[in-house]
Amino acid sequence: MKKSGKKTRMTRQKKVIMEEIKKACDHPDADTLHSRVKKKLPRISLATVYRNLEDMAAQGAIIKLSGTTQRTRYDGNSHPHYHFHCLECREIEDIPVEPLEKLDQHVGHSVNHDILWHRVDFFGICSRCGDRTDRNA
Amino acid sequence: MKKSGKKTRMTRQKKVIMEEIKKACDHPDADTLHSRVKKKLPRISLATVYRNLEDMAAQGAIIKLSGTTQRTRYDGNSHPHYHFHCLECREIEDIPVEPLEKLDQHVGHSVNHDILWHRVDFFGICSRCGDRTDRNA
DNA sequence: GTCGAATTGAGAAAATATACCAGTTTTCAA
DNA sequence: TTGAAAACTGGTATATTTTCTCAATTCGAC
Repeated sequence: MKKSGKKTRMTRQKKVIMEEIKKACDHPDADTLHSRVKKKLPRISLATVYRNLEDMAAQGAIIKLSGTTQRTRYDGNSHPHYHFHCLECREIEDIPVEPLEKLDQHVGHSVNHDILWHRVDFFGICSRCGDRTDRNA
Repeated sequence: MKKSGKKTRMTRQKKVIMEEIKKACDHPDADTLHSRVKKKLPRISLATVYRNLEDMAAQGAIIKLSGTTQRTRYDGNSHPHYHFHCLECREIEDIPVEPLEKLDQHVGHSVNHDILWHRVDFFGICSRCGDRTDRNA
């Protein structure tokens, strides 16, 4: 939140973490990402992954998602978009729907609060899990 | 999720927890609710509060909210509605906006998943915190 | 009232995230 | 380049939140 003029440095760790989260399509949690990053930097610690994800999220470079589990997950795509959460397999998928741009302004006016952004999350059973259940029924 | 024919009982604890969460307007977390319930049942344990909130949420009687903190908060109002989260004071407020009823069906069709519900959350600074910041600026 | 099953209380344990700190790396001015 | 200050890291301890365990209690059908 506070910038405080502190300079930031590009470390090897940060570079790899950024690459991995940006190319990930599955909205991984910190631990999952840690495993992936370790393939390139075997000695990197989980704390470093948490620290850098936190920094990136604060800068708006990535998005923190709170889903159907206790674990925080991260989205390397910082462009506004919505998500679908499968209650069965816990997968999170991007929704190809245009964000409701005007909504913040409209709702902000009606409740008299300064709205900075909004989030829309859909919950249900994805087609893969649905098919699997059908077969077993 | 699974019903399994197990019978449920109405205990004194469950009754008081239901009363408190239903009349709460501030979307309390489990710990806060525990404090309130303890005024009526001083010996009730936090685990019992968690257990019952979890059960109620599974039945759809209340809603679990994941907000701006790590803590899960609960909403006694199970009627579909949206929320505003103040990033400053962490207060959660109901949004008096008609839910987008058709959205689930529309999006579900476009992504080919079975969508059961959706959630919309607005984030920003509430008018109280905004005023306070203005004075200090 | 009696009995079996559901529930509770208390605390241990698990799960997730952050804090701490000594040692390392990055950056930048000289 | 090089040297030094500041930022960052790894490893681990600690904090925080939630779930689990289990003996004891309570509920409710009979």
